[in-house]
Amino acid sequence: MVAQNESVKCSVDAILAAWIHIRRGCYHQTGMSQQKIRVRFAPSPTGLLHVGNARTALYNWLFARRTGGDFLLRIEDTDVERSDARFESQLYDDLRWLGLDWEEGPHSGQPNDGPCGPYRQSERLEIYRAHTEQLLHEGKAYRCFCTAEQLEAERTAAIAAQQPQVYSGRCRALSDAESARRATAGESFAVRLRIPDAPLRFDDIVRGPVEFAAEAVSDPILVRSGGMPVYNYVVTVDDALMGITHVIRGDDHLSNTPKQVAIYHAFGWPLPRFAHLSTILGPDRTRLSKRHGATSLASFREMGILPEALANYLALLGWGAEGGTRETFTLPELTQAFTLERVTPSPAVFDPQKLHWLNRHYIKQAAPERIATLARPAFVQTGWLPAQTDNAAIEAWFAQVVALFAPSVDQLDQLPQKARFLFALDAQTAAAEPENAAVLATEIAQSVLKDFAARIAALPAPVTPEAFKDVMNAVKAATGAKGKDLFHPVRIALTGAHSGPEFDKVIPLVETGSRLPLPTPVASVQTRAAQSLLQRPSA
RNA sequence: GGCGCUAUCGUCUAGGGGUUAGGACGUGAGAUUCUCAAUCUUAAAACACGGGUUCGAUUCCCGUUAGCGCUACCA
Repeated sequence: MVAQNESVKCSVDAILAAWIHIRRGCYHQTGMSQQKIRVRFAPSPTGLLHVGNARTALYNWLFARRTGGDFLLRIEDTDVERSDARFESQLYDDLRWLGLDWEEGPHSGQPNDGPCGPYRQSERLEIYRAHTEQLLHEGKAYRCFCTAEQLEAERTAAIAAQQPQVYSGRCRALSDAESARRATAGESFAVRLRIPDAPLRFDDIVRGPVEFAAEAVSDPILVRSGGMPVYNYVVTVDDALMGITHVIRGDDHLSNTPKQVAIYHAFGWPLPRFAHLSTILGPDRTRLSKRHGATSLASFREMGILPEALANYLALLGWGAEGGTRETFTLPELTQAFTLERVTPSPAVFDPQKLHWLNRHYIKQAAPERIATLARPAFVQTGWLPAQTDNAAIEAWFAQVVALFAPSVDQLDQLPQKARFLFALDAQTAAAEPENAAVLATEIAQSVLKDFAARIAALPAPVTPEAFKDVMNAVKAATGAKGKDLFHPVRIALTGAHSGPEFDKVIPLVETGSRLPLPTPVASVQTRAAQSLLQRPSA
């Protein structure tokens, strides 16, 4: 209220001063001659970055990189209640993790974070106020003294009459003198934009020409009676002042766009190009949300989804490469292939299975040491690996463990479960498992195990794959067992399951692991074989 | 209710006035393996519906239906 009254008394000088401030900071962008493409990602720090917004950020970034333009970050924190600095810094981490960087914005590394700063809306309030003064001064906007009750009544009447909800325009007709008198008298007011009676049009890059009737927009509120500017207003002012040439955002903003177009018109600013991206849906075809499970970048990272897999998947979700037969793209490849014209307008269902397929693809492509580093913390947490990484032998061994299991995993967080038998094989529990029990109950299985254990025990300490193979052949000859009858009991004895990776790979890992100073000792092949004899179902 | 957006296999998509409507994920079958995974081969699987325009429409236009969004002094 107080601030508002002060601003009303604000002189033209003050407006000019604000303009000079703005122009000094951003002259080269607001000039008409500039050609350089500038896009922005403008999230609210009210929660974790989710895949929908991440895709929007990615498409903006891709477009900027493809065209040699600038990618800017702007924090929309005018909702003080819901905004949290914690989410803001998390946001930077998430974007960097995905592989995105930005020329301007908080933490851009530039002095002042860039020439068009500040990049937090909460720090730009003075700029908005100067622009509101200009609009009021030029008669492009007017004070609205209507109360919430009056507006509510109009709205319910409109709904009852099955008419569009439009503002009656009561305060539109107020004379300047009357308006000024009531404002000076201390009556509270909002500021509304005066919309000309003409259709509002724009050409959307993904949807084509779009037109809204002026009455559908009504005279939108620019500034609340508390003096706080509304979202559609500040977004437009910021986009214009920051020289944004292409507004790429979610299509939930499509219906907001005519309001913003009207604001551009009021200021006489050139319209940017708009590109409205389709919604990402859950399997039930409703907007993807927490209800559908993990949707934040942070959760995907924790699950062990590789950033390049997520970026690739998100790129494919709502965009089709020319030709339509290629599925895997690295970020650099995407910046070559991406065009806004090929963005699809229809909503897309998020498919975790395809994400997993891409993740497996990139896990196999990745350097084994990188995967080991990513997977390591989970193994420390289970107590299977030491927290320190100073033992080179352990690290080399662990890299082999990861290399063996990683190709068969959708997400890296499934690795500990896959490798569990190395560290924690409980012979009793394994034998009790129904499928295993059925195998072990047979006579042939018992004789195989008995013979196997005896032969393994007689071997010199580190059992080599070759020695193991010899033992298996000997057991085969002695017991007459072959194929599954031979391998399944042995596999259960050694790994606790009748399926798993090849013995050639498992044996060396077990033997090497058993000689390493690990927090949880790895049982050797011989120990495992000996224990298997204790599993006999009926003694 | 009003306004707007959208509509090709289950899913993501390519295509486009005349095509055997292509690819990928997933699914089924086979090969391989002691087994699982991986891999390879292979199969099934789509133009929402109704009207136009046209020699011809899945493609262009209109409508219907369905889904979604906006309809706030939220962002």
